[in-house]
Amino acid sequence: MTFSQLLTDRLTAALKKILPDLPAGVPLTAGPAADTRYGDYQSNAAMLLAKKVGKNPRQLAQEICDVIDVSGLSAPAEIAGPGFINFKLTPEALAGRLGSLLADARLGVPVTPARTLVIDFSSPNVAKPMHVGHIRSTILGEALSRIARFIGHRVVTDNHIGDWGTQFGMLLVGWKTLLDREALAADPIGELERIYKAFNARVKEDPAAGEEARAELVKLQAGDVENTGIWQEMIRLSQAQFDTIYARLGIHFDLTRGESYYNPWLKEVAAELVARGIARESEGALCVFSDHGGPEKDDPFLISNKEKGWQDIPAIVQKADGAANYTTTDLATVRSRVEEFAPDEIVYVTDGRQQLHFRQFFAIFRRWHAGAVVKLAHVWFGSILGEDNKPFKTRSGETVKLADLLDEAEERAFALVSEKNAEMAEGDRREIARIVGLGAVKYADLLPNRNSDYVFSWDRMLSFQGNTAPYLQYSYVRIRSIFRKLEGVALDLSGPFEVTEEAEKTLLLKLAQFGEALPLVLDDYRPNLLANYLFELAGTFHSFFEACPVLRSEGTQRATRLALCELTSRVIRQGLELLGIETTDRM
RNA sequence: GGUCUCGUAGCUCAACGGAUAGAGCGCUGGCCUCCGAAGCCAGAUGUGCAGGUUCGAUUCCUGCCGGGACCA
Repeated sequence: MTFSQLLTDRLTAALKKILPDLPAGVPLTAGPAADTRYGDYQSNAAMLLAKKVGKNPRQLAQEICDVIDVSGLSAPAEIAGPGFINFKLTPEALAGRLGSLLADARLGVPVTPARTLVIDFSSPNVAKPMHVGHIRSTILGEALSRIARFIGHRVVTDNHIGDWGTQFGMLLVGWKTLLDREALAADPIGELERIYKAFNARVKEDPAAGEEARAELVKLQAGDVENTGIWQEMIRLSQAQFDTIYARLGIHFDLTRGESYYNPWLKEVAAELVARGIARESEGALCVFSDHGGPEKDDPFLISNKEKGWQDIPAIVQKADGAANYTTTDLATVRSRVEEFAPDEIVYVTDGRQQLHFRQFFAIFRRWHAGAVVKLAHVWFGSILGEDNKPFKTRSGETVKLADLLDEAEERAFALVSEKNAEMAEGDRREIARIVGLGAVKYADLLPNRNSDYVFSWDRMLSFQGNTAPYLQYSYVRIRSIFRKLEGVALDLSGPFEVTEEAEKTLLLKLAQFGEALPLVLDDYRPNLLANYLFELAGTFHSFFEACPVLRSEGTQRATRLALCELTSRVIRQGLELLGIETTDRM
């Protein structure tokens, strides 16, 4: 149990004594103090309750302080300011916590009731290179998946790749008429991209070529053996590319089900929507319109026009030519997932431009399966910008390929690592550069609030100063270095411990709060909260480390400090791992 | 035109409705005969504007101004 949970329990007991019938719906808790001048933990319960029970907040706080039992945890509770109740943990409670955290593989993170989550992220397209636009979804989705699993949830990660659609008509003609086999063997994705672009250019000049592409597409859709074979080959080549990138980034998917997986159900889904009166024919297409079930301004199927008032923006579920689209596929997908996994929640990690699509798609699903309890969450994120505040591109204006970006991260990290460790063997420097370079890219991506656009800066993310992956990795290295000096010495981390110095206490409090900080991440799908926690922990550790000699101390003090170091290194390593970032013992 | 979103220090960004709004970069000064100075310590500026709800608002609500995205 975290200190928050322990103190909240004591608080609840005290409140029951004073107020036999507690008002419902008010979160009465104790949590880490926002401002540690007044105490280690605090509660604002008295201020939240005062008006409801007709008492003065400070007076109510005093009554709580008078009856609350904080034995074994805190010094007597005190009131301050407008009615805060402040708790100062006892040295014994803190020292005891140090021991229990060291014995806990979960590092103090409580197990929450398990839920089943399907997390849908990354979703690259077949026959195209993965580029910088895929990085946030991939890294954010992986971090959320790891954190959800660590907290105790069942997680199914699914890569909904773009393996179907009109582009395959052009790719098929390109494959049959423009393909360079040697180039394909050397760089499959580059060659697929080349034939696509070349054919696309031809279509612009010669409309007949477009017809040719449509004909090949129809054959593919009808199950033509040759075209299906080519299509499967393009998927296989693309998957090899994806696998390489994912292996490099440490990304794991339980499933890779492309859009094509859901093809058999698309007609049926559209027909069912019509039969249920949710979709109807409009200009040849099947569309879903507003059901006017709520306020117009919250309705994803309506838009206001100055002259004409509220206008429809229908969602199309079957185009006039009979083809399905993203919305249809998404509906078939969610139904399939609900039937197969019975998830409590499905999480879609995509960029913010798709918000309208997801609002419409979720609304259609609610009307289609009114009784479904599954929670649908669109976890969206902002754009990555260049130094000019415009979408991040190469100098020549091209989209930045993900593989190139990762190469550059490692190269830049290699130069920096070599600068600091001229004597180290090159192989070791390469391995450290890999860990530092990839860590820097991931951390820079996870650190900003996901709703924000952020400016991509090599210099900032690879800086060893400030809130960066290398800074956190360095903190870890520094701790491991202490334990290297103790090699061969039996390490006893069983205690007893004694927390006397202010810097020791501050560090221990921070460590104890890992279990409080981590669950907050999932409340709103914000790994940046974990990143910030780790940065604060590392800073607290460095301050402790400057103030408190470890190896030169003795007895219980030495044991306590070694235990603090060990626990800090475990939390940093675990925290970074949850963000998908590796650590190294030297750098 | 509508919806979403962002607007916080010179710059890049934080801040579950809480107390004196935090970091990093940059700038100034200090700390290696002492566990890795890739570190630590000290120092200055800030919530776009106008209202509202609240004991308390960067946070919630309304309107306006400005940037971006999506839709029309």
